[in-house]
Amino acid sequence: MKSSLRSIGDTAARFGLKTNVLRHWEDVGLLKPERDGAGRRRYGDDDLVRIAVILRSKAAGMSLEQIAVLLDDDHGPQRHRVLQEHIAELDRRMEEMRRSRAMTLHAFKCEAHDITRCPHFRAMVTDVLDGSGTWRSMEPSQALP
Amino acid sequence: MKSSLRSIGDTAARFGLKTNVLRHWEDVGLLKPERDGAGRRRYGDDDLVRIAVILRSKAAGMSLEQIAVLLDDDHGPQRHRVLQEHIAELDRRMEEMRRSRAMTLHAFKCEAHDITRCPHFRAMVTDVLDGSGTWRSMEPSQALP
DNA sequence: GTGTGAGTTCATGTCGACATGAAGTCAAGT
DNA sequence: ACTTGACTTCATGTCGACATGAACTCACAC
Repeated sequence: MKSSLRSIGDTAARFGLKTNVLRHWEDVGLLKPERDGAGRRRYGDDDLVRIAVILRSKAAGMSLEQIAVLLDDDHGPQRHRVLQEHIAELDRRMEEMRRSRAMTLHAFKCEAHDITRCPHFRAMVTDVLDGSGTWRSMEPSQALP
Repeated sequence: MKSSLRSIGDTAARFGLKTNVLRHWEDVGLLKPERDGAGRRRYGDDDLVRIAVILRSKAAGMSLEQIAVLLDDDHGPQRHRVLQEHIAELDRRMEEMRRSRAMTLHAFKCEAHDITRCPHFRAMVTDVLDGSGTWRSMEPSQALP
């Protein structure tokens, strides 16, 4: 098993990232690449896998902190609970996205002057409106880099 | 159709939000509630619908800027394209989440010492690793408030 | 042996989405 | 009249996830 080691530049380029991103992820504890004699980072195969996991998880909207839990090799009892909670959150998010998609699709096809006045459209958000309690769904934000 | 007007406090409470959030959304152009004689914000039914849309869209991981496009009542020709692009992005995201869920589920059940060394797990991210080009999928971030 | 280019650390800036606080206005209750 | 509480604007702080820049080291081509 040849665990060929790559430089930070090569590794970053491979994923279309900038080198400072990899350093940042290391700062927050997501990566721990080896170092050569001169103190330079050398990325092995498992580092590549970890980077792939980070990218995939980020694409799913997870924070670096959450991803850290996923990558943490601590198999304590609370880890199971955290991962379970994690999957549940992904499911909640996907459900929200399905609803959001339906909403957007209608806004796309509807010819009403102001969408917010279309009865079909209003019907799609009534649960948010009338669920007289508090609308809870903590979520991320931010845009395209 | 009685368009009962509510105060910012009532409106915020109804959605479990703080008042400054509604003011912020107004600052960035997502809301335009009426004002009473004394300059206080009065939220009507369409404002409530808009808030519901914002919450639902945020839960789907969209930025306020993106949501602004959705709520914009300009029916110009480019709007159609923007909405279409939007739906496509939601689909991409959902696909990523599906993969991410599968990944997490395996991490949940796998007993390997270090997950990144499990062959099944590695197989799940090979497309990210070997898709020799650049891994593109600009996405959001951030955590629970 | 001297650039050149990639690497290093450390400090500070940016951006989105609010949070927090100061200072003042306003209507309603006692 | 006076306090109380919800409202107003405007300024500044926070947090996550980087971006940017300064000052330096290192291996290698020429």
